[in-house]
Amino acid sequence: MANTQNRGRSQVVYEHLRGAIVSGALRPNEPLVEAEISERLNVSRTPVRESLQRLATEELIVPRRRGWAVREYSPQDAQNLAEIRVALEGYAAFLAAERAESADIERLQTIHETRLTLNPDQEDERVRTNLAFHNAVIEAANNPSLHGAIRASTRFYFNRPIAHETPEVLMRQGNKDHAVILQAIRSRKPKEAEEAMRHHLNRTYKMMERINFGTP
Amino acid sequence: MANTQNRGRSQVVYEHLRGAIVSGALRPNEPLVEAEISERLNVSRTPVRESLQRLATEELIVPRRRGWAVREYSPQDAQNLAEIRVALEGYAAFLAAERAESADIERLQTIHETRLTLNPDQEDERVRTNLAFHNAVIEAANNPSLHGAIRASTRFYFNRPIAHETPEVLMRQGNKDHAVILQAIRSRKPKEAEEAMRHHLNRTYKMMERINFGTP
DNA sequence: TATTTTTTGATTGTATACCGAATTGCATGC
DNA sequence: GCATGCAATTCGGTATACAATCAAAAAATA
Repeated sequence: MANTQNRGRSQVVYEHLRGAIVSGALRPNEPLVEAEISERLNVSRTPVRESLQRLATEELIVPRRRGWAVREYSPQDAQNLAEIRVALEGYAAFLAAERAESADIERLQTIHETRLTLNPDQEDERVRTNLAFHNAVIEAANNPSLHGAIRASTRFYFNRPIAHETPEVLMRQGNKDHAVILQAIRSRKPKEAEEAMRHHLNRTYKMMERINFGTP
Repeated sequence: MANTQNRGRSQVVYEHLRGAIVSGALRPNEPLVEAEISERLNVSRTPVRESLQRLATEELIVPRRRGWAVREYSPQDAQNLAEIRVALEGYAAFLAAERAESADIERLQTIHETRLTLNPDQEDERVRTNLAFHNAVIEAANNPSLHGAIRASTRFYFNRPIAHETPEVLMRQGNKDHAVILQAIRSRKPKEAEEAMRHHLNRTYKMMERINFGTP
């Protein structure tokens, strides 16, 4: 993780707040009052302010006339961030096809095969292995900064699939996409790998609802 | 700009330090001592610490056993960041070809034509209009988050061209590249625009030295 | 003289005090 | 009943004070 390089209470406060925001526990536009937070977490205002600076740099919170508030993501904002992710993770697939070592490809293969054995109702496992597949692609690109950049564009977690798509459809489509990506990486075709990853992300994006939205 | 959302002295200190680091005035591995900075800039340690938090979030400084130091970029780091920029700015060109409004295209045209009239020895003007062209492409992509993401991947300024490339060569090549990009955007060919931008950035990257390097 | 221990100074991390700006509530007048 | 102005209060920005920690110098011992 990129931002685990702080010390002391400042770090604890930062992680607490980030988790609360990204998970949606702190609702958008919720004002963040320093005194409240410091009292609730039993620290002084100093480490609270320091973590607010970090969150502001990540644009998870925005300045108000007075103090800070949890940033509200409009559907437009969400799409903008999704486009960044398409750009970065697509290029990761490109690079992976150029550079992946055999160990990387084996790992991708293993993860992919594991996914093929899952039942559609094993929700958690599906999410976990999906994340694992995407991370493995990024790893194979062998560019640590990409990790950080992609993480920075992750400002809320995607949630349940939109109701009218069944888990079966989602799973089948996802596995198909992954297979194409993996095959392109294995056969060293960067442009194809990138194209496949972009299609996959765009499709997934359209099928998901997300949390941490403000007033719709 | 993404990080202009702070107030007071904290903001001044942040901008001062960021400029010093990115321009190379503060050398890599230079330790940042809070008391020194606060004295030099005539503020207390509080705003200094807050800006250090921001810089740490941007990974411009890294934690030491005690305090912070300016991050040193290995040639590998530099390449990693350059790849991120290729991914993001390439995709910006892609989106620009899809979405640019006529005003955007006119602006690009104007900037481009201005560049064509420059002499090779008008160094400053060339840098300025080059930046303007790239920014105009990003603007035309109409995705404000892209701006921030690209800025975040800018951790040092590129410097003089490598000695054996003459300004004439640089300028001619650059203008050629820009022309291709502009043409692709104008004729609504996203893939071509992206491809052209990638080529341009990769070529430029190879021809430049950069500052803010540590021990070579 | 080399190596370990002690001490001292420097520097960070945290808490608190203070000030000023902004907001809110209330009172007054129309 | 509504608007306006003033007072009180809340809150953020900054400075400072204090405690904890680390590093380097000095001293002590083998």
